[in-house]
Amino acid sequence: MSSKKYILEMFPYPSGNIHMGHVRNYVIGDICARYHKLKGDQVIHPMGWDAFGLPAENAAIQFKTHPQDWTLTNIENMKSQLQRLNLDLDWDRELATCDENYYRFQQELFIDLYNAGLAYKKDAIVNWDPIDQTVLANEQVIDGKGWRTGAPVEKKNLSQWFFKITDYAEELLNDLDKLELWPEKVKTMQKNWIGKSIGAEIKFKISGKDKLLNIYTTRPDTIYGATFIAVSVNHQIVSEVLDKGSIEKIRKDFETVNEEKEKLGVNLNLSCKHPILDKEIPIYVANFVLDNYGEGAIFGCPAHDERDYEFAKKYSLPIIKVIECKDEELPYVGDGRLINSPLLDGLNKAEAINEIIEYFSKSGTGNKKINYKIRDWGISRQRYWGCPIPVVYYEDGSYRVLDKSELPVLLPYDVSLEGKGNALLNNENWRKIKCPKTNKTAFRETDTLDTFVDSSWYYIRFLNNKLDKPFDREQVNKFLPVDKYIGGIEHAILHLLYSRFFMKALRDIYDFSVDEPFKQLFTQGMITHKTYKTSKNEWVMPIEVVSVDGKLLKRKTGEIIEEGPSEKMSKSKKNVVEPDEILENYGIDATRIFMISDSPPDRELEWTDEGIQSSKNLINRIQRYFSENKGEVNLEVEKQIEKFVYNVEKNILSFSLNKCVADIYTLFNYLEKKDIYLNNNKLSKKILACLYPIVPKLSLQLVEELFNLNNFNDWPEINKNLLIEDKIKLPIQIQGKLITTIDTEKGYSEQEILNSVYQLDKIRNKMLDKKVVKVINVQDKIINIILN
RNA sequence: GCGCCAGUGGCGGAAUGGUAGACGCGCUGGUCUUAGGAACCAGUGGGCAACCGUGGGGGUUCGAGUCCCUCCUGGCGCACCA
Repeated sequence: MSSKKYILEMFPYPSGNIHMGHVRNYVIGDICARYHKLKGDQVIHPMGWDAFGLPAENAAIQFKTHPQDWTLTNIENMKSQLQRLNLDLDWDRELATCDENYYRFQQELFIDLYNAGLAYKKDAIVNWDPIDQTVLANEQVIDGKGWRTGAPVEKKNLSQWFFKITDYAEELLNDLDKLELWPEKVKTMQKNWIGKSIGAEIKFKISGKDKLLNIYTTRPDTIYGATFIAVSVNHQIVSEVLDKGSIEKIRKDFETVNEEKEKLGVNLNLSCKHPILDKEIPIYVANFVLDNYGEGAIFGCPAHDERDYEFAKKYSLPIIKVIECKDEELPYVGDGRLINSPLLDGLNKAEAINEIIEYFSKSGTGNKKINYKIRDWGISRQRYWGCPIPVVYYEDGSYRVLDKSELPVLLPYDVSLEGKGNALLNNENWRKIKCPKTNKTAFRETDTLDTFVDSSWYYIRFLNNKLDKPFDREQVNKFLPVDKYIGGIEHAILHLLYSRFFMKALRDIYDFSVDEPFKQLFTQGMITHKTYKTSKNEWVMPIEVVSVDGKLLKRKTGEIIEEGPSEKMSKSKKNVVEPDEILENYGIDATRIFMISDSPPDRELEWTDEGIQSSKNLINRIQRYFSENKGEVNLEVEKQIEKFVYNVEKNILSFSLNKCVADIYTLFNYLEKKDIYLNNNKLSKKILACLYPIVPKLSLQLVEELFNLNNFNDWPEINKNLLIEDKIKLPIQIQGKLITTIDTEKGYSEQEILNSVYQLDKIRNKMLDKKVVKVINVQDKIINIILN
């Protein structure tokens, strides 16, 4: 049955050269695509370029060129490298995100999102990467450092554009369950990132003021144990009580805590009324309260929260037990029976939570609340080489999002990248315009879009890259989702979450029937290689290392080389091999074989000289095999070949490509052992068709030589009857331990087998003076004899 | 700290609860030769053996690498998320 199959590998950033990681990624996808084509499926298998981004700007400054020139040259070069890999790609679908023909439609999408209320601008404290000189989204900050530069991010207050991904938090979370063909790991990561929690919002009345302070908690059951309130330094109440100078000082103090997680707080000399009890509890500013989660304020229950406990100890605040536990167990955070809580005494945690939320709702002091960790996606980037945001600003500070008729807003080519800051900001010619609508002087938005916006919808544009609108609804409904999406796991949250959001947002705007962009996600492992160093701690490329009398030496200088552990191939450690050189030396088919042979595709693959060489040997061996013609085909041979077809197919479909290589070895081992050399037999055509997705060049060459064909048309149809194995080796166990095996046929009679088994010496020796208690016969599988 | 995943020969790795180690690399011995980045043949978990073997210890089962509990080790992710 033929169907559409959209097979996609994550498109590359055009850095200049492909690396082995790309090769592995694209070979995996190529094998799938070729297989599905043979199956008669309508295969979509495009390739393009994630072409906007900072490296182009950095390179432009370094090499005195222009980001566009640099990028286009790189694309040209990388494209020719990819073409040398002979991948079966739809090059007519090619696109580059820096192409006006791509990003102009992205500007349309921005306008659509804006009109749908999903894009907005606000002042926000944002992550500033001091090296890249731009803002980063929350997802792009890892351990407090920029995801690309590794520089500690700074906090800045800037007016920024955001996409309202939080509107879709619930759906993004729930739909993870529908993604059966995604790795659990990625789904867990996204789930954690979205960070849903169910709790309560409680309103505390501030004493002496006609004001309420809202807090968020997942433990409203511990309300009777509340002995203080803590707010983040950015909380509004702080600015009402303290002057700017004091706040700055607190901020500084918080930033310079001695050890991580050390608790620090300042009493605001302000108190709240406990919502149930007739008592006052103090309000603190505390360093451990996050300002961008919940309400930026919490109530502290030291007896049942580790952080509150630490804080209370430090500042001598009362600790009131409200859940039954021993004193030495404090802080006790587990479940238990409520005590010291008149309304809740005797209940367990879940019961108490329900009860108290109901009470708060009735008294108007609080309510149930669902909270998410995920924040809206900050998309403004203070960089030149990106998609311009279609917005203009007027001198009075107001702004207007452009109409689609005013698009495209083209990036100016003529810019100076030498100065600090955004080149667009410095380009007055481009920036300053007369607004065609109002005739007023206006200034273009000089921030550009996060490049993750570019990659959030490229898989849709691939469906028709020439269309005079972003995409065609019918085509989207017909060809999406992507059936198999293959790429690195480093995008587990960033790109994959953004794309899911985009798909859903666009679905709602354009009435698509597609909820998720990628039906199956396959994350391939990285390629590693041993590392080499001189005694001066300089990294050395593998190709420069020679082995002489068991010692490793640097080829040119003769220096002694020390071999280090295998690590991810990286330029900085120089443990890389160049695809061009490998292709030159071993050819594309051997390279493909090696990319899939030594470990499962989702695990890391260690590059070894032996590995690539034995892959080459296999290619030679196959070629040699088909140059002979002898031996007689019988039913058993046919069965072996049928099994081969079946296994290869199964293993391609499950991405167990390493097992496909094992299948190939198994088949040729068998045929050569039996001295059966098929040449232009119809069975050999069958074998070649199965080899084609894996080693297309050799297969095509052979099918041409042997059959005078220039193509493969079909995947062999499997004859199920030939898969049935009637001769079997039946294992015989005593007490569950293997004693021997018996050659027999499927459907044997248990009694007959047992009669002959009991005659065997091995069995008889075990059965001396013992009785057979029971015989377990799993028909055609195993016989287990139980003795007393 | 929390969560997830994984521990199988010298190495990479196979095994719907049913013969552990398929297949490959490496290694050992041999063959051939216009001496090769070959090719071919035989062998290769441990132990002389009975037997023992899938990180350790328990358990379920006729039967456990596989399922359950527990501990150890490694990797990844999250990390003051109230």
